[in-house]
Amino acid sequence: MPKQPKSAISPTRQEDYPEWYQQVIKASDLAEASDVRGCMVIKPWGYALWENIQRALDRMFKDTGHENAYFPLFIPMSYLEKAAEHVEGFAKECAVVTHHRLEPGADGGLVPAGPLEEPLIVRPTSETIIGATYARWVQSYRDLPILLNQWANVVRWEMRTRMFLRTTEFLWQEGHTVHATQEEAVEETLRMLDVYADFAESYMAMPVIKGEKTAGERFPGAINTYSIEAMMQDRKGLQSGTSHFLGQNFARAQEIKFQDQNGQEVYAWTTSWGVSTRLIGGLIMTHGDDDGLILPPRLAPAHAVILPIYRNDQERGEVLEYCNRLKQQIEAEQFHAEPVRVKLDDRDMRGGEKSWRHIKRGVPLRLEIGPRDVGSDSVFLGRRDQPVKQKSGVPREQFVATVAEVLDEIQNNLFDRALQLRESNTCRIDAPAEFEAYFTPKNEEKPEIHGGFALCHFNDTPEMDEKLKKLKVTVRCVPLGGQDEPGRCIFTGRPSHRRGVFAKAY
RNA sequence: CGGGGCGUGGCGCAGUCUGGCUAGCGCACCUGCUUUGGGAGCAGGGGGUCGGAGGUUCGAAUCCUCUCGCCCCGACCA
Repeated sequence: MPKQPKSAISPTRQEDYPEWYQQVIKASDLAEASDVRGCMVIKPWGYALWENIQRALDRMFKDTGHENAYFPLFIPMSYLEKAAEHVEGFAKECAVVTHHRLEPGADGGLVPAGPLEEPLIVRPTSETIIGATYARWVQSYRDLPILLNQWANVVRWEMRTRMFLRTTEFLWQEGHTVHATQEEAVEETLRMLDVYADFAESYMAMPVIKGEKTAGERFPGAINTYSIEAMMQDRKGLQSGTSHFLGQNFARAQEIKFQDQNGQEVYAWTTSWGVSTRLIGGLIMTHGDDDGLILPPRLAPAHAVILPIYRNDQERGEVLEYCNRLKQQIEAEQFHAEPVRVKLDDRDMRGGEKSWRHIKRGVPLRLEIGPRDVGSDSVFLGRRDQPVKQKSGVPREQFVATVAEVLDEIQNNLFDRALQLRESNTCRIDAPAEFEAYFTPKNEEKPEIHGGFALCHFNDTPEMDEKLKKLKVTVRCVPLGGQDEPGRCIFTGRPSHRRGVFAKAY
């Protein structure tokens, strides 16, 4: 008898959600903590997932007219100073490079030497360095628009870190565009927000709300910040991508100007937008269950894993031959215009343990192949979106012919499940007392999973901020596309014409 | 930066209060045998000098001083 608990991950989501999250990352081989404060090692399985995210997004960026480029990791401090004059609320949590050499120290260690004349900042984001470059590139309206993206790492010296959700160093992409007119820049901002939402829903199977940030949540220096917001299984919100309309603020700070068709010198309009490895955190918390990770097929590094079962060398030969043939047949099938990705795991270890490993890693399909299946020319199929024990035999030919459909079915199931969670935990609230009750856990000591998304009328005032801070609730966004609706601010009673999404958030 | 906690084989821990037998245990790892449609059993084995420095002592993982690092709560979060 196995001595294992009923679920592969302990504690369960219900028992301790944050700890469950950590355990899933460990059990699924996505990443691990490193010796460097706040920095993680992304393991091959996690990185393959990131590569799939990159690939899909990159294609979407190219399809919307963008090109990739690469800008320096280091930013002269003066660039940030210049921006700080124009932009309030610039963060200071940065890694600062002050020396360029190491020398032997007195106690056998090394000491920094060769101080830099001007300190360099490890980029926390690249508006300033890219803007400085754009200032040189942009002379005429004929130089516009500039539509660039870069895949890069950035560093933000955050006080508290959580794997994937907030690490000191993280991987992301940042798009930076320059336009001749406000209309074009606004259009670009919203276009990329749409790209993010489409990616989140189509690839990640993670439903999101597109919306505009309130002033307090806005990117410093931006005129408008838009985001996509998702609900995790603990009913907290996760900002999963942002798109900023920067107006002419950065252009003014960095002298990005050009002569328009009338010969007038005018400032350009800029945007920036980004998503990061945080998406992986969102993926884990949207789909994962008490047995570990569940990967949406469109992003899974492996769609299926073949697990051969045999007792002796003769069986081994027969089973492996069948498995290899099966693998080739599956790989010949297409899933969303790409070959189906299948792995054959014939490592010499016990079947149960091996099978569980792939369950924890979230592989959508498990194909267990033993002599019996070889004999009946079938596969024994387990789906990650279904209970572990719910497995069944399927004729081989039928399986191969329908593998793409099954993957799509899983993809859609995951999305529907997530959407249902969000919908059943979203409500309109118009009474202050109800609002407070909604966001107050019954057990203050060890808060249970509670709350959700509350749609409320509001005025963006200090009174609200104070109230929200006490409850640890934030305005996630004001959803786009909704209709105006007269009402009264739940905090002040003043007239309001739109509802915002309120939630606890990561 | 405030409050709390912790650093002992790869991981998780016991031992520390009340210094003293070769520093233990579980998991993982290696070997062998038996098992094999499900996270195996038995036997054997490798690996640590107890975060670091200094001190007290016949003797320190255990006591004292200093120091480094990490975790949790708060502040912070481009």
